[in-house]
Amino acid sequence: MVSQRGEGETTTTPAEAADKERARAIPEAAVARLAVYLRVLSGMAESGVTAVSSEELSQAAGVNAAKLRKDLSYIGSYGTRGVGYDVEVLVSHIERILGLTRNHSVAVVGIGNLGHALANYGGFPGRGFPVTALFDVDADLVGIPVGGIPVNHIDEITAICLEREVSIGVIATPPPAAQSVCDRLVSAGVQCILNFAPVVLQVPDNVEVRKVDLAVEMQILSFHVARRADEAASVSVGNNGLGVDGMVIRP
Amino acid sequence: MVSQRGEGETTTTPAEAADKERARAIPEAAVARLAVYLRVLSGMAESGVTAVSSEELSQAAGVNAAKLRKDLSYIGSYGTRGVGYDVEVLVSHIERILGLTRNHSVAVVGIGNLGHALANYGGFPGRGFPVTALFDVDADLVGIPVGGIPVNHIDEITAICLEREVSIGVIATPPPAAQSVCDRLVSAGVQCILNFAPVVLQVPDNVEVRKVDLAVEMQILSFHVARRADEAASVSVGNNGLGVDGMVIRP
DNA sequence: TACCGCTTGTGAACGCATGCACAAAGTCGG
DNA sequence: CCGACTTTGTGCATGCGTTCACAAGCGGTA
Repeated sequence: MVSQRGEGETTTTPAEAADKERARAIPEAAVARLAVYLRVLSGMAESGVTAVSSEELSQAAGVNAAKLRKDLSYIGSYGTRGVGYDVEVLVSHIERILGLTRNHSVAVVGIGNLGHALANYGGFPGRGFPVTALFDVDADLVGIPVGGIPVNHIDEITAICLEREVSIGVIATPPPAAQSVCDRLVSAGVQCILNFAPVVLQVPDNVEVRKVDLAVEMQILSFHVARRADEAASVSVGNNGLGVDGMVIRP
Repeated sequence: MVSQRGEGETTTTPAEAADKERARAIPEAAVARLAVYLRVLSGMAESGVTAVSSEELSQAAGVNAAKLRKDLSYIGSYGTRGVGYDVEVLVSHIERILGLTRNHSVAVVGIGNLGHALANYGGFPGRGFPVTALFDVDADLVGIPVGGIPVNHIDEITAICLEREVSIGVIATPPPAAQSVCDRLVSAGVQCILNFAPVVLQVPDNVEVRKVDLAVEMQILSFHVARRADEAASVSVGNNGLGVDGMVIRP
């Protein structure tokens, strides 16, 4: 593996510099899995487990062992052949790669049912994501503390986000408000947005959006239900097609 | 395109039979996007739009036009060259492919903050997902209606799910309870599960699980924040590396 | 009717991700 | 000290998904 840039690596430790070089090359899919490994590993650490093999860890994380090793190889070689991985070491390296050594302050916009749930989502498991601001349009909510943090009016987004250095904005508003809220967050310098509103947000290139869409998840499941019912139907009814349409098949 | 099975296609309409054949071949990723297209199209239909081109629709859905056309081609050729797509036609075909013509009754387990939010998530946009049962371990909650549906005790899962023909189970419990709840749902014949608990669920092959993991989403965002900060650092500080570690760069 | 311009549908090329299989590298027992 | 055993790290092949580019097809127009 050849490092293509020789600059900017003198005052940081070699390990950190190497991490940063690698971070660029980690596939999107692998990043998501690393987060899962991290959680599993944290659980193991709490249970007093100090070492783990790729086989054990992969099973606990629900993935293929080879894939796990490849994922870990993206962040460096921190295992010991013939033995496995040191849990603590792995945890700290994954945390560093995922940027969890910084503190990412989070703002939640839209304090409805979901917003409440998010605000109370106790410090986000695996810590590092303090919710530091809540916003809503409803003047009646302003000032009321939710999960220990007082709600601010939505017009204060820019000022407060800048002041509290919010790096992640969570949108939990009704769909019609989402784009406007998003625009305000962006103009407040927020570069990462987690969107729960069922809307496709338009953002500048330098802003990262991830969306969690309950309706879409349900519909994907629905698709699989349908596909299964169809398969069951073609198998169980042979060549007459009875019961194929609109009827739930329970074998 | 050659149909490989000649059986079971006589009593359903040709269009439906063709749909079912195709359903097997639709890539997972495309299914997720079809759900998005469906929402956008539904919105257009309500606004009185009757026709749409791949270019317009793709922009509204936030994807590449070519990808959109390919996705639509998986469900058949329902566009008109030189004109575009009929909104109504597209809506009904996507609904059929996604299995939204059946009614999927949903059970939510774990009526905490998130469970409340889900139970109140009014009929799930794009309808077709009636929440018909709520469960919790807490005896104090039993009988209290949430979102119009009374909460049942968790021990009743099997009986009630079978009775109400629940096809999708939503797990919104604390992590330690998730696997046990999952097992109960499975034994009640539920084949599709949407899991909000940060736990890797073990299920038999015939059960489909999708997970929504807030911590993972946040950590993926965190990764991107970190990567960006690093890039900004290497660009802005040249070859001395100052400000690279732990410091947030705001250009 | 014949032509023109527009948009779809798709074959083909590319790139990313997954899984396999094995060499490299370490530990442990004798 | 050596050999056997275990487990990592990774080159390579395979498959899936995305993107490009263009022929095919349709409506409108003269």
